[in-house]
Amino acid sequence: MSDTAAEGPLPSAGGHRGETPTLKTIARMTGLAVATVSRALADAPDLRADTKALVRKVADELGYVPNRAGLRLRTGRTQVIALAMSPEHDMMNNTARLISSLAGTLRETPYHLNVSYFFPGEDLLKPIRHIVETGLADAVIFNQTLPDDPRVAWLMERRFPFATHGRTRWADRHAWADFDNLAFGAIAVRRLARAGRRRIAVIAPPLDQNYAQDIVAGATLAAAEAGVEVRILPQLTSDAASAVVQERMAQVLPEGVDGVICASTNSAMATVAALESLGLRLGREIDLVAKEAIPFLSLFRREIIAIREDVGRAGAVLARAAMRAIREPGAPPLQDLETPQDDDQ
Amino acid sequence: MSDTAAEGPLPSAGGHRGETPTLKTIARMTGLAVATVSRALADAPDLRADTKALVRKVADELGYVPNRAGLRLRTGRTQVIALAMSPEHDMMNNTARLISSLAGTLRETPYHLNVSYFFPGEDLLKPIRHIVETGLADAVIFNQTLPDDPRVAWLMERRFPFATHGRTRWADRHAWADFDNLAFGAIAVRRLARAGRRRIAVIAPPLDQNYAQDIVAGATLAAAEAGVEVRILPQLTSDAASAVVQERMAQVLPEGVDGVICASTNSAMATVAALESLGLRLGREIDLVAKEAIPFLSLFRREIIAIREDVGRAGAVLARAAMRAIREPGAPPLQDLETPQDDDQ
DNA sequence: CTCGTTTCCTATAACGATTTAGGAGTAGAA
DNA sequence: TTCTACTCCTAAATCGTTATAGGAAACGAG
Repeated sequence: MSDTAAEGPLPSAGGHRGETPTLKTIARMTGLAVATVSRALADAPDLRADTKALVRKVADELGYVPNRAGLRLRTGRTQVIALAMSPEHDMMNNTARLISSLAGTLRETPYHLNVSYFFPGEDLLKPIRHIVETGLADAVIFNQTLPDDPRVAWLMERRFPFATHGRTRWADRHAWADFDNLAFGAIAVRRLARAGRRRIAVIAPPLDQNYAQDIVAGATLAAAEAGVEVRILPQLTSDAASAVVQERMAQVLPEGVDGVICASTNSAMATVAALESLGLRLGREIDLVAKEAIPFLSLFRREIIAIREDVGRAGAVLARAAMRAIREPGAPPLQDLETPQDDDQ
Repeated sequence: MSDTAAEGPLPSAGGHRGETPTLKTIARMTGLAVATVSRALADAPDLRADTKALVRKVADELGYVPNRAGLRLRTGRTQVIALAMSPEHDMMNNTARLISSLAGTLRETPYHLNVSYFFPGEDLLKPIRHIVETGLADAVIFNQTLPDDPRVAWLMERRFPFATHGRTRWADRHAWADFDNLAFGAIAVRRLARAGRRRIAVIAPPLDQNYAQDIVAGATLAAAEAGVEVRILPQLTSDAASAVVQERMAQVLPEGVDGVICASTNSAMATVAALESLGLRLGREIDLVAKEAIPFLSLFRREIIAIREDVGRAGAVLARAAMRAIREPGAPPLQDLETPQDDDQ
């Protein structure tokens, strides 16, 4: 009775006035049964309109919010969307942007955002399987898709709602948001060609990644058209230390490389460091095109040709795509391709 | 019966073999009552040791994991730790690092990480209050503390578990992880003084932030000792556009400023851009000390004097601090101060 | 043999929600 | 009047868990 206790169910405690309202509270206040209240809020067709109106009014006044545990226990729906990210690659800003726009989009919905990470070297499927099998979320979002992504295959087979940041070879059949890396690769090459560069090196992310393949494909195509040469330098680890980049660049420079394409702020910075310590000047002996999520690189070297990727847009799309996959499993999946503009000026 | 249905409770469905095991499953298999199984797993003192061993064995074999909804409904514990972040300031890398180390630390525990954001201009208390009042989490973690932080006061009064990234004036009474910005300010000034700089400008974050005040205090103290001068340039918005910084710098340079201190990668980059467009060279006419979470700045301008802050460490501490606040409300709060080293070489 | 004690387990009731089956009224038809 | 049909609501069961109160069996003491 005093303030010692605190055993048993804590959350609503019920009894004292002013506690968190539940269906039971509304039932008491309206004189209806709990079941009726529940059905009224669900807008059941066999209730009188004025009954439903009354219930809704009281619910609003009390600020009733359905208890998540009760709902989840009964229906199996968690109202959670899980984000399973890799901490690798471009920790810089993409990650934070993506998370914040996901959270921002979900904020006026009943969904919560749960963040977990899968770690390098670990089975890609493991965290996803865990989420699905223990019913931890209603949908999953993940990034760093592979062309033949096992997660996508597994989730499609099970018809579990999901959305990916990046496409796969089943892109027509699932929800995704992606940046048009093919276009990026092509634009990058064309910009360099227009600047008079003829031998272009692409510092590519690991080539098993879908987007890396797109960049390479786009660059290769455009190079053929523009009549310039392209060399692919796959980036073995994702942490592109500048020493590694420097070594690679030292190898290819004697071959006459005069343009470089980078896929991220990170690798662009490492590359600039490498180039400068090899005595090259941007805009003079060599040019650099890079993709970045935050207008950053041009702050540093205004000579860098930067192409923007709006990760915030991807986050907003992914959040809506996940909700749609949950609520309308049959509907065509939401998809969004962000295409960069070749707005040379 | 066929695959049409899917009404009613989804998660365990129970019936077909191989479904998610619950206490009931274990009870059936051992011939014990559900309550006994529950108590056995909780290691109740009035059960025979071999009974408990049996239950645990069967539970392990089945891979039993307590159902979160059931647990939450009954006990009120959510097994969720909520992170309420500001998307402002140093979106760069701090945020992503913090989230990933929180998630990484929580990963082998029963706790899940829920991410929500509070937005600029919004009442700081609002999201926190929402989390607490609707029982969305067992603990809250947030950043960007103010010296007199209303969230901290509110949570302490209610004895709700929390941990902060950054201290407050009640720092001795709650859990926190922080970087020693006082030491950073002092070290920064000493490094500049040792380099022969006499008039130092501090590009400070908004001065209502606790850490901004610490940096200023540390710089001021050390300046007095070293016999150099310090000027504070408070950064009005957090997005320190380089144009703004440039304007400020243009004002103070004629006064003989020859050293600059920046609190983040962001502002350091803006500052460098500003300085260079004003015709100054780092390491020549002027020196710059900056704090950063990722070894980044020295990649770009090796002349920048960079001091590292390990946000990953803060994340790990905050996760453990939150769990401790939940599990041992009486125990002294976990606190961690990361002190930068003045390792000039 | 009977009565307390101790040991070890179980039945029941909740937590808050939804779903199913059914029940009390009222109205209309024969 | 009596039966049927419809409208609108409710009782009960259930999801998985834990706390409380109590009960069966075994044992020792008188």
